[in-house]
Amino acid sequence: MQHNEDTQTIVPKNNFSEWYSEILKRAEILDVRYPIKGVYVWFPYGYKLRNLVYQILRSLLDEEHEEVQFPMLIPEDELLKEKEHIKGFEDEVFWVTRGGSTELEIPFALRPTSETAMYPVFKVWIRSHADLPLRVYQIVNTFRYETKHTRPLIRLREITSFKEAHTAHTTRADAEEQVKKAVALYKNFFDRLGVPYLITRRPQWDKFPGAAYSIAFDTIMPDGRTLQIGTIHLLGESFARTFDIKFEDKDGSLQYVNQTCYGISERCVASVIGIHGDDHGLVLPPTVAPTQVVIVPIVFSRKDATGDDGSRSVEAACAAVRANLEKAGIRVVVDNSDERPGAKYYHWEMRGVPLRIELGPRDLKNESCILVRRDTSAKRQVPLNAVVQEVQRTLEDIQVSIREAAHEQLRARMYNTNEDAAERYARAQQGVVSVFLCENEECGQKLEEQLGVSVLGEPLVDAETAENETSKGPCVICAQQGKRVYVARAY
RNA sequence: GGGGUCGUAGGGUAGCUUGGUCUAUCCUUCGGCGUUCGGGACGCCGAGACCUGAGUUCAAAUCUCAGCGACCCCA
Repeated sequence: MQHNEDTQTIVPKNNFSEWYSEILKRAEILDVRYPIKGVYVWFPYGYKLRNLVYQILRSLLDEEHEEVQFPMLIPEDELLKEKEHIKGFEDEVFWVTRGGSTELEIPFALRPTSETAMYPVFKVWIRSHADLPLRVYQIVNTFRYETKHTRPLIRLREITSFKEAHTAHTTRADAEEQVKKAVALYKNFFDRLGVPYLITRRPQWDKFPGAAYSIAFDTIMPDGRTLQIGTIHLLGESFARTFDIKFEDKDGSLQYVNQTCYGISERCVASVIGIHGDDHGLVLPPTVAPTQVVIVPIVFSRKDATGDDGSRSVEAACAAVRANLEKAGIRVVVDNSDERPGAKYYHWEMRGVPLRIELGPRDLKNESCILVRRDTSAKRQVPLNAVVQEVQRTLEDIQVSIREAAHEQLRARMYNTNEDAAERYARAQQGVVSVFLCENEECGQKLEEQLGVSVLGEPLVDAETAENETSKGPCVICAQQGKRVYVARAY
């Protein structure tokens, strides 16, 4: 499936918007040619990447959660039960109103998220305190009728890979404890992707509809706009009351459960692509690279005096290296296609393969090969008998160094400026600005309008960003006592 | 929510203003054959397109309307 790749040079990454859509196509992540707005097709390579990313997420969740799958169709009356919740979604719900040519008596919604699909069943599942805590998750597609600009992996009508976890607990304290665990889990997840993040508590006027409060993970894309890549909500008892989810406590009394839910979508794949990529294409962390090592044989058809062209022994050496790497659990391919070596280099660089091995007659004579890093382009000669350990070590190095580079980029886009409004505005176009803001929604909205930004919220104390988080100061709008919040142009 | 631009092979484009000569341009891609191969090879042969529908007209890629889709700007 090479028809998406051509030999033209690509748009540089500082033109991020164009770079992004070009990379999705040329690295064969997503095919945008499906004839419905906002829904896309995963290419095989993109889907492999997606699966590796979600494998990590799954393995983290499986420690304490059980995977389930609920239906995609939600009856209208269930969806409408939670008033606050539906208010947040009503304009974006897709409806199934007919079966064949028959109008349905009760229309079905395509899930925009699954609270209202799951919680009526939670009511049946949960009887006693012994059934708690309940922790389940599913990875499914969800639907939202987006009317604004849709964007592949970022703003979709069909979210294909929504990981949503839902938990129920006996007490609010337990639920809050679960929120903390979820934060730790998400940190772990994004750390493994090398994606840096800011963790904030969303303003009350921007929390998940129906939640007591919402915590969000945002990263900063190369154009300075933030991308929300994970959310965690404390639901408290609101849904439990609506859906009548009760348990019998140890003392025999009936109590409402306390709930949380937290989600991650394929935006996490978008963040990996956007954050690590460069002017040559993708740069994938070894943890999720579908191909971690590509071996490019250098063969000549020129024959030497004995009539041997050397290509046999090169091919044999490549196959041996591949076998050894595979034995060590490394995802490796040998590119035996008819392209010339240079064309192969560009091809695999576009796809973000972390490490390339070049092996030709010259190397064979030295019983060595050349290792080339995707992230730094650094070349190194290594003896063939040390290839496996060198590859393993280098992959680990790459993992660490692209993560560090990404963190540096994020820090460089953080601005702390309570000073003059003009500077604040200028900074808000470049990244995340930290300001004081009171909790009044009007002030928040005024600030958003002035700067053309969204208020992300109050930063959670965290090693990354702990320096100035405790401070309070006068709201930049009304001058009354305010807290530090992050604001930025958001996707 | 409001405004604008646009839709021609798998991708990118020329042609549209002034309808006919379009059997539709060029680059790339794809298939075949040969020569090549340490950073995007070359030759020869071949393949592939006017978004959908309605209308105007003797005649529509070109004009009109609608739908679908893409992009940009403002709120």
